[in-house]
Amino acid sequence: MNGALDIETTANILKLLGDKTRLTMIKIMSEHECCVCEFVDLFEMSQPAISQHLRKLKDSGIVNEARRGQWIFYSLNQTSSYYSFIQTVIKDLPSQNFKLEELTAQGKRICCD
Amino acid sequence: MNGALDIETTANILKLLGDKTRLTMIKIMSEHECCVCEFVDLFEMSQPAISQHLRKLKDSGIVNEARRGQWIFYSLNQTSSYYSFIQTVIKDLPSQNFKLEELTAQGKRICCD
DNA sequence: AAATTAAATAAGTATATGCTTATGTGATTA
DNA sequence: TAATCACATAAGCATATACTTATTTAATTT
Repeated sequence: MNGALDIETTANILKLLGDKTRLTMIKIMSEHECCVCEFVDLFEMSQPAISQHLRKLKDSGIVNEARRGQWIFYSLNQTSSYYSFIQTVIKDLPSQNFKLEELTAQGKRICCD
Repeated sequence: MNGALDIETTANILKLLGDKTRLTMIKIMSEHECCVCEFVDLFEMSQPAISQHLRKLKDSGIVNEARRGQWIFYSLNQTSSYYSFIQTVIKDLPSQNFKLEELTAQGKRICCD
């Protein structure tokens, strides 16, 4: 699944990645799945703003959503035809694990165990 | 010079690449330098529109300009700290050499020899 | 069943973006 | 030195983008 993407498709993906909030979300999701309220806590931004970013990513097929209980978890869609390209783009970005660790420290991490 | 870029810087670069015209220009420049009037012939777009795209790329340091005679040639700036990242992003894009070959066939290619 | 929590959607708004046309600037040629 | 060619810049405009607040939907808890 390493088929080269055409220029227009690639430009559209890059436009989606070319936003600080979405790019950070994608890096986070490449490390852990995450639910909406966690993103709301991580970014100083309203819940609808977060939802709208996630919707763009979902509409493009970049991310998956999965409801678990009252939460909806988002994760990178590893079966997307863009997945390997996205991995290439984000692989050297600084890990965002520290953000989730901060959430855990504040007792704001959501777990469905 | 393979230093990882931070998220904000990367998002800004990706935003620049996330436009079909600029992404195509960058792929072309990764293969050949090119002057403004060639881009104008290649894209069905006004000369100021082309100039404005090139200015954004130049302001970010992604491309170099070099005047030769009455023409100004643009090329990928290989000394930019973003160069290797950009190469990574564009390396699998389809070659745009055919576009310059079409220009050559039409006698519209600029050469300073 | 009512209240609560999580998330999506709708509608409005300010700013950013990408183009256009008109004009200015610098090098070349007649 | 006047005209021309290549390109940049300025100004204006339509659309896109990223947010906001208000409301709706869906699941959970009491």
